[in-house]
Amino acid sequence: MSDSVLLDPVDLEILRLLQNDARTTYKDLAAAVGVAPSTCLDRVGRLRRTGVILGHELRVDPARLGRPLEALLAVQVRPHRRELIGPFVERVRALPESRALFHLTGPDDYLVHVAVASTGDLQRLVVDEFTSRPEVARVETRLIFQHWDCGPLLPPTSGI
Amino acid sequence: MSDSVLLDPVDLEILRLLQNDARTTYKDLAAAVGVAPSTCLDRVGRLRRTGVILGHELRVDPARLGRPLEALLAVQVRPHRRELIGPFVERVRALPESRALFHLTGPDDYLVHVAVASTGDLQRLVVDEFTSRPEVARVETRLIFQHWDCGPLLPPTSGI
DNA sequence: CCTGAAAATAGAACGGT
DNA sequence: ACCGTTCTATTTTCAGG
Repeated sequence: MSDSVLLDPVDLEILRLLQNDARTTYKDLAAAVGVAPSTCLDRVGRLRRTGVILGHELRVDPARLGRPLEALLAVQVRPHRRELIGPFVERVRALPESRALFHLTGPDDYLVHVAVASTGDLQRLVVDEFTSRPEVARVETRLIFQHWDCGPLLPPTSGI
Repeated sequence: MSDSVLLDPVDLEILRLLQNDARTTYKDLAAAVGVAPSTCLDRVGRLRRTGVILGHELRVDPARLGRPLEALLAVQVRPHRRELIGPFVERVRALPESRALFHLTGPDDYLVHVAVASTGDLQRLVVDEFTSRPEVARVETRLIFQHWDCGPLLPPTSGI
């Protein structure tokens, strides 16, 4: 179900270009890759159908939206049973401050990436939405000085 | 320079819709928001120029690309001086396994989000690219069971 | 901010290798 | 099975008001 998909060099180059700018037109893709635009359409369609491409996302600047402070919250939930963590995950995902949520191995069960307006808002968020909840055993707050996206993600063997 | 931008309800609704699906057409946006398509074009153009919209990103499935295992590496760098961490950041960003990189407060200086083919690859990555480096004092590896994106990011006061 | 026209593109159908 | 050509509906984009 989640098997790896076989990709030829044309697919890889298309994926590389689209990860740099997801709005690249099929015409431009075709010119860069060296095939016909309709072939690019077919290729991208297949990458979508096989689940390699999941969708198109808008990147926004949290600071320009009035959320200049970002943090990672390391959360330990108490009994860590399925009937408790399901609602916990959905509640955290629904918070307007949440950007991403990870379920991890290690001493901290969850890591929550949040964007807030100020340290006061961060304190309110941590206290009201996390530490005051019965299923939350511990929260550790780490401010984000800076974060970077990395280059396009490609198959492991493509660089050989 | 990174000041918050004033946004009216039309801007907010456009941002909300585009964060749900960045490929929504101006025509569909216009119908949903209640203005003309050309007005949507103007609005999105302004959101781009003012830096609220940073770009369009392609979401890919690392597992389908042959990288079914993801992890977060908590890295402590030794002297933490500017002439050491600059090259460190650029080297980590250039790794084909890297997805994102955070510079944090707290005991761990950096958090690296990576996607690899197997536990063997993860071990090779941690040993060869991190622990064997002179500037890296300590690496803690946490596997990612699951991760979620959260809802659209909007200004803090829009919900009042 | 809208109307309306022009240009570019997405997407489908078809045919060739 | 894959690729290219062609064609059309849709969308983007740019006037002008």
